[in-house]
This record gives sequence, C-alpha cells and structure tokens, in this order.
Amino acid sequence: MCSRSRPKPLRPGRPRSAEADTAILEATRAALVELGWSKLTLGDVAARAGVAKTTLYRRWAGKSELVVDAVAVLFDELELPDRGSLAADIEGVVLQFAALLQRPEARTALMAVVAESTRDEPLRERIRVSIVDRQKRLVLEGRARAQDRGELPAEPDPEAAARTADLIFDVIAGAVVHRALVSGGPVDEDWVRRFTAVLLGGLRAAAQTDGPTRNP
Amino acid sequence: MCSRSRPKPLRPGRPRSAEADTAILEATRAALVELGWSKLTLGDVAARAGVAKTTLYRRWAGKSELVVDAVAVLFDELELPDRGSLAADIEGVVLQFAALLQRPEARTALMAVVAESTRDEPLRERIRVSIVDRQKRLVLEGRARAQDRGELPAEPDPEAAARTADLIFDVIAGAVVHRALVSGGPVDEDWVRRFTAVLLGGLRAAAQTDGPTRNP
Amino acid sequence: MCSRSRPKPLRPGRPRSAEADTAILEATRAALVELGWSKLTLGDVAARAGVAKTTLYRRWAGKSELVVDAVAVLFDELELPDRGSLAADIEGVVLQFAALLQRPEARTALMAVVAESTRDEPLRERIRVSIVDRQKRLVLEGRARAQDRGELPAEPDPEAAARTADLIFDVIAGAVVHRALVSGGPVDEDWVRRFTAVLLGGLRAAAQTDGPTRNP
Amino acid sequence: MCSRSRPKPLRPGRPRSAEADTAILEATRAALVELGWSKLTLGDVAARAGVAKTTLYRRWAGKSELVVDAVAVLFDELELPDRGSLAADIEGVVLQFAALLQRPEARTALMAVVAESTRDEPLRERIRVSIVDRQKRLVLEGRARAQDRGELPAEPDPEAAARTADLIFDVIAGAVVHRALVSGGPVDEDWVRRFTAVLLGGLRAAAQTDGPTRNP
DNA sequence: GCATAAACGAGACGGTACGTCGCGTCTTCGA
DNA sequence: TCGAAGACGCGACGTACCGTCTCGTTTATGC
Repeated sequence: MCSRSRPKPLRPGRPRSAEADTAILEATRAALVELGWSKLTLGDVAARAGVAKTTLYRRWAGKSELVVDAVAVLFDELELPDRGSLAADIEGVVLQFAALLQRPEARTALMAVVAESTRDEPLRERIRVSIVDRQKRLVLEGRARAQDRGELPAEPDPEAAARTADLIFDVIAGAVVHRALVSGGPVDEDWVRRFTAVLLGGLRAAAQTDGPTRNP
Repeated sequence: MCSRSRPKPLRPGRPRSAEADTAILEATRAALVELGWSKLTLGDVAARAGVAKTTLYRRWAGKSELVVDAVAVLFDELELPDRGSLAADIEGVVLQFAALLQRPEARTALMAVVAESTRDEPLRERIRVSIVDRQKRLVLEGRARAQDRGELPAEPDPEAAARTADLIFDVIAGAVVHRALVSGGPVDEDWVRRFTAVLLGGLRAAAQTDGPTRNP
Repeated sequence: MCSRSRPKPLRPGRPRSAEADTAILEATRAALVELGWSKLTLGDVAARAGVAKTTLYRRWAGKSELVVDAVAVLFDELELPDRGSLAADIEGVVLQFAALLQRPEARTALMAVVAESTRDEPLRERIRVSIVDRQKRLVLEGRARAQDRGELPAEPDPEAAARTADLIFDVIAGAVVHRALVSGGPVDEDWVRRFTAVLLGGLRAAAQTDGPTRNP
Repeated sequence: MCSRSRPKPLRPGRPRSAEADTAILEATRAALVELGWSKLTLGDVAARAGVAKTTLYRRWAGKSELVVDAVAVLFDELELPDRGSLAADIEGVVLQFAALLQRPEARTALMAVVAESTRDEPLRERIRVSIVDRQKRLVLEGRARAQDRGELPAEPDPEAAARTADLIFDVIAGAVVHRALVSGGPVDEDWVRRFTAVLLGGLRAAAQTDGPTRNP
C-alpha cells in the first residue's frame, strides 16, 4: 500500500554492514568480561570487532548505549519454567536470574548503566525499553499461569493488576540484585525458597485485605 | 590501666590535616551533585576542597573509595521512627530511604560504586562495612520494637533470626532501589503502603509455616 | 623509470599536518627565548603552537629532540663570507657564530642538549647530524677558497685533510663557545683577530712540520 | 688575635654538621654517575646522604649550586706535569683533562650547569669562581715554566699577558670539550699531539708578529 | 556500465583527565 | 637551634581515551 523504508534501503550509497553490528556487540560483551565496565573503551571494542572507531560512533551515541544493546539480549534468555506450582515457577526464574547475575558481563554492565542513567533520562528510558520492561512478561505470565491453576484469584481491576505486577517485579528484581551484588550472599536454593515464601505469603495476605477492607 | 587511644601521634613528621579530610569529603558530595559520578574528577574535587591532588591520592586509592566515604555518612542519617506499629515504622523508614535516593549525590554514587565493586572485592567489602551493613541496625531495631509490642513472636533460633533479617534487608533495600532508580516510578505513600503490606504479610505467613513444618 | 619520491602518501589514514610542525618549532624557539631550556615545558610549547600535547609527543620523543630540531635551522644560517683573505674569512664567520651564540634560544639550547647527550647516544648522533657536522662545510669551503687563493698548499692526503678539518672545527667551535658561554668575555673584533692569528699561525706551522718530518 | 668566629661557633643552638656536607657532596657525585644531571633529584641525594631534604635546602639554593660544589673538587685534581718541554707539558694536561671529561659525573654536570648559567648570572659567576678560573693556574704555570726553560720570551706587558692567557685557556678548554663531548671523537695521543702542534705554532707565530708590527 | 553517494579502514587531531614525580615549604617531634 | 620525618600546595610529566576530522578505498545501487 505504501512504500515502507525497510525492505529495500532506497537510500543511495553503500548500505551499512550487518555483520559489523553483531561483531561489535559480541566484542562489547567480550570486553566487558575481560575488562569490566570502567576499563572498557570504545577503541578497544572497535579493534576487537575488526572495525574502525568511526563505524562504531556512526551507530551508537556512546559507551552506555552500546552496552545496553550488548547486554539486553542476555536478559531475553530468561524464561518462566513450568514447574507445576507458582512457588516453584518463581523459584525457577529467580535462580535463572541469579545465574545471569553471576555472568561478569551482565553484573558489571547492569549496575553501571543504571548508575549512568541517574543523570541521563533518555538512557534510563532506553534501559527500561530494552531490558527491564521486557522482563515483566515473566511476572504477567506467572500470574496468568497461577490463575489458570487456581492458585490466585482473578483480578477484576486491570489497573490494580498492573500496579501489583510492577510491585512484584520491583520486589523480585530488587531483592535478587541486592542479594547478589550488594550483600554478596549466595542466591542458592535455600535463600530462594525463603524469599519465595515471604513473597507469596505477602501476595496472598495482600490479596485478602486489599480487596474488601482498604482502610479498616 | 588506662588504655590511651592516641595521645601523641608517635609517628614522626608532620601529621595529616584533619580539616583537609572534611573539606575533601564535602567537596566530593558537592561535585557529585553538580557533575554526577562519571564526570566527577579527582582534580576537580581537589580544587573545590582547596587541596592538592597529591593530598587526595595520599588518602584514598581512587575515585570509588573516596566516594564511598563521602556518601556513607548520608546513609547514617536514616533512623527508625516510632510510629506506633511495625507497619508504620517500616513505612516511615522506607520513605526516608526513598527521600535519600532522590538526592543526586546518593543516587548517582550508590549504583556506580556497586558497579565498580563487581570487579573489585576490597571495594565491595568497603561498601558493605561503610554503608550497607551499618543500616541493618534498622531492621534489627524494628524487629525488637515489634517484639516488645507483641506484634512479632520471639525468635528462639538466633541464626535463623539473622538469616531472616538479612532477607528482609535485601527485600526492602532492593525493592526501594529498584523502584526508585530502575523502574523510575514514584516511591510515594501509596506504593509504600502496598509494599509494606506485602512484606508484613509475607513475614507473618513465613513465621507461621517456617516454625512447625519446614519440610512438610 | 622515473623514481617518484612520494606522489601519494601510500599510507592510509589522515596525513600529519605540515603546518603543525612549523608552528611547533616556532613556538619552541619562542619559548626558549622567554623561558630558557630548564623552564621550557612541552605543554607550554603545545599551547603556544595551538596544538594538542599529544600531537607533539607523536612527532618527537622528548624535549631534547624537539629543541634540537627547533634550533638546528639557526645554525644553517651561518655562511662563509668572502672577505678576500683566509684570515678575514675566518674572522667573519667567527663573528657570525658569536652573534648566534648571543641569541638566547641558541645559547640556552645548545649547551643543554649537549649535556643531555652525554647520557643519550642517539641524541648525540642527532645533534651531530642536525647541527654540528652540517657546519663543517664552512671549514671545508674556507680551505678550498684559501687553496684557490694560494694561501694554503694543496693537501695530498685526503685522510689527513679530513683529520685536520675536524681539528680546526673543534678548535674554532670550542674556543668560541667557551669564550662566549663559559669565560663570559666578549667575542669582539679584538678577540677574534687574536684568535685567528693564533689559529692561522698554528696551521701554517703545523703544515710545514707535519709534512716532511712527522717522527724525527 | 682576639675572638675569631670559627674555633667555637659562639652562635647559640646546635651547630651544623660538617659530616653532612661531605656526605651530601659525595652523594651528589654518586647520583650524577648513576642518573646523570637531568634525572638527579635533590630528594634522592638527601636519601643517599642519609640526610633530610631540609638540611640540604638550608645549605644550597638549588640543584645547580649543589652540583657546582660537588664537581668543583674534581677539576682541582688537574695538575701540570713536568715533562721537560712545553709541548709535552701541554699534552700531559690535556690528556688529564680529557680523562676527567670521560668521568660521567664531570661530563654530565659541566655542560648542564653551563647551560643553566646562560640564564642565571650568579650561577655563571659561581661556576667561574669555583671551577673555571681556578684552572687558569695551569696556563700561568705552564707559561712560567716555559719562560724559565727559555721556550717562550718574557712578556713585558702584563695586561697583554693576561689576555693571551685567557685566549689560550679558551682554546684549550674549548677544543678539548668540543672534541670530547660534541664531536665525540677520541682525545688520544695522536689528536693531542696534532692539537698541541697547532696551538704552539700559533703561539710562536703570534708572539713574533704581535710584538713589533700589529698592523703591517 | 558507470557515476554517485554513502559506508568503511586508518589514523592524525584538539581535548581532558589520569596518576606520578619532584619541587621547595611547612609543621611536628626529638636530640 | 638543628635535624629527621613527612605532609603540603604546586605544576609538569607522559599516557590513555575521547569524539571528530580527513584521507583514500570499497560497495551497492540508480541514472
């Protein structure tokens, strides 16, 4: 119907190399593993990727944006296993997340770009779009599955449902990150079981009181 | 008999200036507010403090260590208000913590040093000692107060009590940080009430099930 | 067939700026005049030349090498005037040399780089190639002219001729430098006339005895 | 005959340590040998001498003054050997001087302080007094000895004698320094013989023409 | 089929901050 | 009063990256 820009570039001149993009992102992850965020340099990434610095700057505005793109894909590998119960499902995904946070490229990059984003609103938005909000699917999927199983009641108010989902997400993601990167304790089966017990207990308690009696 | 702390320096040579220390830490906080972590320069801090760069390097190994010391004092200002109930106490301290995370020097510094610490074990230890572990007092104090009020049962096993306190701390600190710095949503009264409800509900539920039947 | 010198750079990348070179060397001489060798700073030279410090370090290994290049051109301005007799020619060139040694950039630079070269063989070689040996042309030209005039006999042994030329050069350059920079006395017409008389007398005496009876 | 200042300090307080002075000068020479002028630091000298930096600054104004004092004594070791003829005497002292210029502390220090002195008149004076002029005794002694032997006629005009002695000194010192440190050729027996021949020939020729007919 | 126009590698460029070193001064204590 | 020890303000060092620029080269079209 209309001429879309994508299928054929329609722009004159040499098109950008797609291989360069993947090579750069791979090189970025490799450099993160070896050097960590603060010692990673764009010149080094370019050299690893076999690419000129200019090529890199043509595609990304800076180190932060590049790293966000480089690690975003890692977080998309998370998935919600079907272990038969809501508690088991949560425990499974939390363990996956903890494993991800043991990978050096993920742990060094995640905190660093969040730190940068405290003074850079577009970057914060990019992080949310590329990394964080994409994983809320896990919460939504977990709830839907629990409701199918009858473990959780249906939530009539969609707005309240969204608010609760956000809260759950903050609690899970925040607690696991804090445990893994700040407290430094292990995120092992025992910790996950105790955490999940608190979380689910809280959810059920809140579901009971939240509906009928908000202000007793 | 009298254990003297340090009546005479006992070290030869000119002693280090105590004023320089405070001036440097103040200057560091001011620079963090104006420039943020990534644009903060040790040379700039030295200039603000009216101090030579070498003086600064004589006392701190690098930017990270300096910033940890500079912001640690901010976190010590947190205190547990006595609002009459455990829920209200928690809500109060969480709001304080959220207010702290709105301060630009705290938000930009905290995530950044945690990011650095992912590749620097001594730094991680320093963060724990100077900032994080010191605030666990709030959790312990809150529980003690709640037990005095009869809101929580006494915990016979001290080891389990410590584990639970750590877990609570990770959940609270992690969730608030994630909400404030990653999700970007407001940490307002409504959010705090809902969060506290989940947390307390979870605690009570876990306390019931945890004691009698660990492995059903 | 035609050996082209360098029609195309053949090297990839942006070529070095030729203007930068001349600006740097000029700035170096200006800084030598104002500050002298020991207070001359590469950063200051870069600033005067409107050039980044890195550009300077890309081209020269250090202060000494830069200064050698900067002052070498001054010495190339020396020339042998034709005043009609060997004595007059020598007096003329010695006065020129003395005038050069009154220029602050030359006097401060020459001794300093020689001092550095006492522990730096490549630097000594650079000084010889760029400054010292180039001026031996004056001795050779003076002798040739004197031989044309019949003031000096032809020297059959070319090796002995070269040795003598080196000796003459050391005597002239050394005596003038010592007079001007160490003793501190004026290198005026009177001194030059007396010095030339000794030198030429010695040359003629040596020429007579040297030929027939080397080892009596 | 009354109270001289030296035998007892008469000044209140602790007198300065004489050992410190000699230790500092020795340490300076040792540091010159190892490091050369440009890498010699006063802090290093103080450490080698087992002395505090302040002690050093109390006695010398800076690096140049210290080094002048440290190497001056080396030049005092030169002496005019009695080899039976003026030519042989000159050859002997020139060889001694050349040997001195092979010592690393002498060669690096001499040119460096001369370079500094081009912009520092008090330093130039200090060099002259402590090092250069003291060695003119060699010229004077050589001439006196030659006159005793009848090799040289008596010089009636003492002012002209002084001027000639200065000239001889500039020629000898300048030529040897230039040969040894700039040209880089060996100052061996052959070179010394040829140099002496030119010098003495010039002296005799100048003595003949200079007296009766200045302007023929 | 051949000009066009963009992307590409290479690397020099003006900057900024780095962390270190030496200077010369000062402040403290002990001899 | 001097001396040792060492912290201090200062300023230059030489290096590393930054992000931009200017080259010559390559590579897909579209005239």
